[in-house]
Amino acid sequence: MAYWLFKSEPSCFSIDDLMKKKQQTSHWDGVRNYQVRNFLRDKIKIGDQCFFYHSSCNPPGIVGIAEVVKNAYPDHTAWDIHSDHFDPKSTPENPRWYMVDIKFLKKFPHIITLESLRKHPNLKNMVVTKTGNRLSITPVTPDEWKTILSL
DNA sequence: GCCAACGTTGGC
DNA sequence: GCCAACGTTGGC
Repeated sequence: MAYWLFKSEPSCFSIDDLMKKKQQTSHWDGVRNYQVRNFLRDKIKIGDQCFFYHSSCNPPGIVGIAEVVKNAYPDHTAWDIHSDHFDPKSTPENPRWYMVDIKFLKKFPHIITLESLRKHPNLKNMVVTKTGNRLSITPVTPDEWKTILSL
């Protein structure tokens, strides 16, 4: 089992939105970055756990945990001309983008802020704490996972 | 709203 | 295949 961090702007899709979904499960659509697409398609599997991270808000940070409940399948929003994420180069015959389904597991009583992640010596190398990191999904090591749960 | 970082595009 | 221009992300 692997660990991940999933970023979302709460004004767009927050952990509360995930909680309110039917079965507290949602697909994770709209990824249009090849590195993240490869994570989704090749690495992220049923049973993996994910920190749910709120970005572009005040303060940014980790707000809870979700679990992968469905392996990668084509992101159909890419071939929906009305979608914000429409990509004419992706087709049902030859899908370019993928998504997984995640299910809500828990919401933390308090947000674990980006600032507090940066302060912790064990998290110095964590991808999300590095400036300029723009991947919406990043891998989390077991050590980082354990450290963050202890905060 | 600003701007640094960085991915993508396209001309050559 | 290089690289400048451009667009987007995301912290502040």
